[in-house]
Amino acid sequence: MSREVIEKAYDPTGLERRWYSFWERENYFAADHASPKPKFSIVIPPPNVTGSLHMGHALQHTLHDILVRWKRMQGYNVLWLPGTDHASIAVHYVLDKQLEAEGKSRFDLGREQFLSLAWKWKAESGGIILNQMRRLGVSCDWSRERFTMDEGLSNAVKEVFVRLYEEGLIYRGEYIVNWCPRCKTAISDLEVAYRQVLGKLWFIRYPIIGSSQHLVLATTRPETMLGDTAVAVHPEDDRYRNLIGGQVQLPLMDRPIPIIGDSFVDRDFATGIVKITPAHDPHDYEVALRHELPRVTVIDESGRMTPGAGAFAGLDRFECRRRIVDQLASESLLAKTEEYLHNVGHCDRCASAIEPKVSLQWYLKVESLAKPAIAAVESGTVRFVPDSFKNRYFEWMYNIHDWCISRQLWWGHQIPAWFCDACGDVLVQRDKPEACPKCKGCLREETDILDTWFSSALWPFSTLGWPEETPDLKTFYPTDVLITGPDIIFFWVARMIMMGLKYMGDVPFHQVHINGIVRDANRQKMSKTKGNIIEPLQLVEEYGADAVRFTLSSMAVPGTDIPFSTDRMKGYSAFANKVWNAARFVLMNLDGSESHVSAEGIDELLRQKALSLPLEDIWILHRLDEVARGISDSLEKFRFHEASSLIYQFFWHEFCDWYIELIKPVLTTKEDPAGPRAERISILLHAMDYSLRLLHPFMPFITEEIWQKMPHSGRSLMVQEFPSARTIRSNPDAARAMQVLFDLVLAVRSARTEMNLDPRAELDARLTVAEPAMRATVEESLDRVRALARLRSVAIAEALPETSEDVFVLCGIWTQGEFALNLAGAIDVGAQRRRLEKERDSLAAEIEKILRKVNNHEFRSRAPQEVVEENRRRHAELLERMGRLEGLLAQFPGADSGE
RNA sequence: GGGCGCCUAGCUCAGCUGGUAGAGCACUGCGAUCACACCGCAGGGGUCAUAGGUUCGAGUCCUAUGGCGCCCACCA
Repeated sequence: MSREVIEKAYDPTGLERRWYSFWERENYFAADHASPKPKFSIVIPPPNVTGSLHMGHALQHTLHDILVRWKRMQGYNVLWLPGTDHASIAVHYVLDKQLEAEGKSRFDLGREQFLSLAWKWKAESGGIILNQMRRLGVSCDWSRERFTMDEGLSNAVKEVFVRLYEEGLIYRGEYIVNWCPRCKTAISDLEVAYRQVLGKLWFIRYPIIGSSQHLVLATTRPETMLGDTAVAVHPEDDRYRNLIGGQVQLPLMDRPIPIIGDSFVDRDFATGIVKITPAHDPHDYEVALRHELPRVTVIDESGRMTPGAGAFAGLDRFECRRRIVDQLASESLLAKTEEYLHNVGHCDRCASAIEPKVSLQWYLKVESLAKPAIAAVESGTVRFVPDSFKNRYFEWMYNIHDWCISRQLWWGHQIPAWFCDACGDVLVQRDKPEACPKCKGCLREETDILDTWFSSALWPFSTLGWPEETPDLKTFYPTDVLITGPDIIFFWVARMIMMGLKYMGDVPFHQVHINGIVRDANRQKMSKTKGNIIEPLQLVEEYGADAVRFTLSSMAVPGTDIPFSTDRMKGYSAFANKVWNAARFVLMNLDGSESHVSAEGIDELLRQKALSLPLEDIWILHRLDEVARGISDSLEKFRFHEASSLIYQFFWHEFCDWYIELIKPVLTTKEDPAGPRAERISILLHAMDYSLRLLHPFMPFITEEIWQKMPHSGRSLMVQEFPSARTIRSNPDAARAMQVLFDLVLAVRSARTEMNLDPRAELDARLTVAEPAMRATVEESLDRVRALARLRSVAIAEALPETSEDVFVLCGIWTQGEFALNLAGAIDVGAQRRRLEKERDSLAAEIEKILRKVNNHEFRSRAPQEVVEENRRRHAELLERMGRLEGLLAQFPGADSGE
């Protein structure tokens, strides 16, 4: 059969979807719990069902897929478990917006209707992101896809909740929490984002009862004064200590409140007097507990003033603030106003200002869970990559607070608790109870749901079937590695470690690779408001998934942010084209008689014919071996940028620039199909095959497409073996010899260009080889040198002719000797002299540097022997080179002496 | 206030355990030679933020300073 000639430029359109469905159809993504192979498992950081693929996802999924494809090709039983997170607040936010557009709120619908709307939305839009992931080429096991609100996962959540409650680790209580007045739910400390805001500091006069004096105190939130139940001063503050025990009249409310002493007050801040609003400030809440002060709630769950706010009842909190300031001013109770830069907490999801609020919530006691989780990281059972991220982890874990796990939302896991209003009993159990076991009274079901991160914490084992002891759970837990962003170390990573240790008795993963944040080319965070968002799918459409993947991988230095550059991506899209054209060239020159030879077959060839195989063949096999090892070493350490660079440099600058150039004459010769040509072609095809395997985890689509067009054995590249070290191919001598030849070619090319020779000039070259051992190698390779340096002829001479007596002109030196070209008088003597002098100067500088080292007896006595030897060797080499260079220069009239 | 990280070629960045400063892009010159102009060949460009220190030897380790960034805490 004759090979098809492929398109001149690589076009990923169409072919990516085709290969993706092929892989899926062939079931290559599926893991097998019964496989005898060693397992490698990863659970996906489940994207929100509300999500749409952004650069951060693209990065993470690319890195996952590189690892997963690499391990699969290495013969592991690989599970990459995909799924989505129900993201309760995010879904609420989306649906709230929709309802708002219709002039409604979720409360108009009621819980039941809202939930059916949510499920409907999930069915329609929840899978978008997973399909977007497919476009990137991710090889997840879709048959094991999970959703955090699946029946199985919901059972796991309920089970964990009940067990924790029964153990006394979950409790319910009334505390001050972060309340979002827009989402109308409590949120955890982690969900509060502090932002710097230029606000005001209002200084207000509180009249002292029984005196004509005032106390002046400062506040950023005057509306909360309506709920003040005390003012506080530092007990040792000489200005005010004698007032402690007295009272002030609370302005606007005409209520007397006590003056108390508490050492939390900072005497140096403002006037040193603090108003105490226990119901609306976390610090004041604590103070009130210490001093048994009453709490007066003046702001409700929507952020409006309550009846407790008297005349201000019903106003929005910010409107109330304005009114109060006006009124204070009109009553001469406003002493002054200052601009004040401070941090204000905002809801992570909807950006509303957080309102601290006292309410009844469920909490998880985390201290006993945190201890073993800290130990797991301290002992190295869980390793962070890069290591420095464990500091963040420790910092948070050592100061961990109880976790407020209840939310006043509807979409999520309902807390399995029932209350008896008759006797006040609280039941927490797996199944719904009929009636109160104590008084037979009616039961009221808890309406709160759990924080989304509660179910996420169970993800590594709930997705595998826990609490059932499923084969999947036994086979794939613990997983091998977690790849995620730095922003969810606390939200997710820490909590998974705690829950994994608690319920599986083992960590959920052994390594946590923290990737950077993808920024725009100017290092700015991408955001809708800045309008600098780069859509990964748009890039995929434009440049192909392979180019996008390779770009992300090549920039993924562990722990550092990625300034995504379109220029750079264009470069990698050019790389894809390069790979394509290398294949194109090979295919064009096959006649269809060639067949695939296995790696073992090539090894056998090497064993039998080692001495007669051409140097470049031995060299390319040696390099393939080294590069394969390098890529695996780098991937083992999550050094994706290094692995990418290895395959890129190898393929472009060794395979294409040297190897293909070297075998061009063989390839384009159609003779001798059964002889040495056949052997050489099989080595070429093998090198191509192995290069494609090495590249496949990074660029799965183009490599599959090419591989399928080349002679091959097997159904798909993605299930071929990833190249591993084959010691028989290791041949450092061949590599060194090749390097010497390259150097010669480079020296000749350089001389041609720098002396402004006509590129079409047909030149003959003569050269000397200093090292006798090298002479045979060079001799045998003269044809290669001739072709690569574009010479008409080249020959070795014992000594080069004097410039004056021949048309040959000494042109330069290379590692092994000198060379001359027949320039037939066309030489620019000045130009040649200048370039030789330039080379001499830089050589002299180098010699000088190394000489200082070698002459230093401290260096000789203290540096390791091999370093000293290496420097001596190098010094001798440079001196020899200098000798040759000066010899050349001496023949040029007008050359300076040069020292 | 506490902690972490960064500062290397015009730009964006590599340089892991100290031992001859690298890549991509950009730039300059040459080249339509039959895989690729999304290309080839050759070339220019760096006191590795600054100042000290350790070391035979520092981009790499230590200290300080300056600039930039991130995380945590969140004093009204």
